[in-house]
Amino acid sequence: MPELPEVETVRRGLAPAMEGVVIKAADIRREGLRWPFPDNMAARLRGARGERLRRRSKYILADLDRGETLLIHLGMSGRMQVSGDPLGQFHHDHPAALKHDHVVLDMANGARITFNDARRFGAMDLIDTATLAQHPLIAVLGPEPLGNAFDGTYLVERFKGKKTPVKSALLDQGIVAGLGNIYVCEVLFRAGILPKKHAGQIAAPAVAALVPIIRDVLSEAIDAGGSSLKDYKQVNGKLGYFQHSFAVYGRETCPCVTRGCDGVIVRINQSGRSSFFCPQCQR
DNA sequence: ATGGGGGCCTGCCGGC
DNA sequence: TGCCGGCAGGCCCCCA
Repeated sequence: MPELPEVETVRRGLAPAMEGVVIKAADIRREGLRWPFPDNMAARLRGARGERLRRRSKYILADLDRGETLLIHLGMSGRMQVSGDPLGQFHHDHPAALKHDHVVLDMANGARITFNDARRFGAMDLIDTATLAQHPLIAVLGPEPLGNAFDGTYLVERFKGKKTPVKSALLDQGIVAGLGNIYVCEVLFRAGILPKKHAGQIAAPAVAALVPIIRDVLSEAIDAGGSSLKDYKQVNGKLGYFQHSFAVYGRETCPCVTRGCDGVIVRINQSGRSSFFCPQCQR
């Protein structure tokens, strides 16, 4: 579910509740999610102060002052909510606990941070901050799509000779980190490339042209607070609204938005995921 | 080697 | 109204 723009929106919303704030109490309500939680997670969080809140790909990384980093992944249905009164000036009841509230952090500034995840594909872990880059989950990641290391030369090199469909190549977190099903569909529409086209068959200039398109789509989605379909909300409960800007995702049978195009959006299945595209605009 | 499919979970929606 | 199949934004693992 949450792709880079959603995770970045959550990170931004979470920052005021965590950065420079001590975790007063951690309530861990189950053994784990996708993987078991680390040993003594509640005790290792209690009393720690949040420092910088970072994002790498779809991971939120909360550096703590004890040399550990809290890693958070939202999986498909994970949601972070911030409630309570961060200034501590008023009495402010927290909303009732919901089904699937798995981890609750009570912060010294009165904020309560709740991790809710119906499908439990999400994850939380505590990792040594100094060796974070070598952690197996992080070490395999390709460059950040909004960072300087991601450029046309790099992508052309990575696509060279690849027989895999461009859809799968862009979903490969080792090539570029943070894209998911929605944004790959939108990117390929803007690029005019069919999702089934082999990555290595695309001419170099067209591959290089994917870079600014990827940046634009992700930046626009971040500006819109992400895309809300079912589960995803911002930490304040508000919906993102980039879903109103989708050209193809979820728009099967709808007319193509391109001026003068009489195409209709179709859906196909590619290795278990839906791909949406306009057969007229995308070649 | 890589790509495709299954599995992990729960919830929701549409069709019968 | 109720049950059942299909589908969902991610990612790991196994098999060909």
